[in-house]
Amino acid sequence: MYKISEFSELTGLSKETLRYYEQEKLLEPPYVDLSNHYRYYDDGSFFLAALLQELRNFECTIQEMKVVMGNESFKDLENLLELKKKRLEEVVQKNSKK
Amino acid sequence: MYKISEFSELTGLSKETLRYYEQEKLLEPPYVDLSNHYRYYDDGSFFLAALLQELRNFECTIQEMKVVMGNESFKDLENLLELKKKRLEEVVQKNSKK
DNA sequence: TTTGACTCTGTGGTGCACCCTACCCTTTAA
DNA sequence: TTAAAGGGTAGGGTGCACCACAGAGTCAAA
Repeated sequence: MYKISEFSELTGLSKETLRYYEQEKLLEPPYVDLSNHYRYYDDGSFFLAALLQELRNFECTIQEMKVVMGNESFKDLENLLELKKKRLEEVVQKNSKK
Repeated sequence: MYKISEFSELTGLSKETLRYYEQEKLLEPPYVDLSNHYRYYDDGSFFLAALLQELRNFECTIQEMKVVMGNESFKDLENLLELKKKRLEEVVQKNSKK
């Protein structure tokens, strides 16, 4: 289990971003100490954080990512990526013609 | 010469956006009536507006576009587009590998 | 036990690229 | 001539994706 600072360094996401993602229910720490409210992240969180960063690189919005994170099986993940990819390729294509 | 509303319909850029672009010195109306401050656009403006929309589609920022619009010869245009294209292609590539 | 590093929760601020509103003046068609 | 439509400015608001800071509590090593 990692405390927020360690997890922040591990993932490259700032502490503020991590708290923001929790608030947005995008990435919730699997354990929160009830006495002091400290957030604790684990390796599963790390996997999810990496995925989120991928998606952000892919110009996905928080809302879109929420959909993906919302279902355990990541059913929507492939769809979303496919969609984004097409959208980007369109833009590239469109410019290549000139 | 087109007044702002007509030019807005012509280009698809809202009046607010047109005023904003003027303020940002991105797209300045070639003629402004000094008595009433009405903005007047012409066909040259239309060409520039179309270019700006292309660039926006290409995820260019206002700042980047200002550089392009800043030099008459559009020397930087090709560079910028090339850069943006590469950037987008990278993203597409990166995802295709998965 | 102390001290310094860390955490928490508000709350407010930032930058981008606009949009909206109020209020006033000007143009234009009837 | 008059009334609607359309122009102007100034200033505030929006949504996104964070960042920063204050003030208070907590942890951990010496």
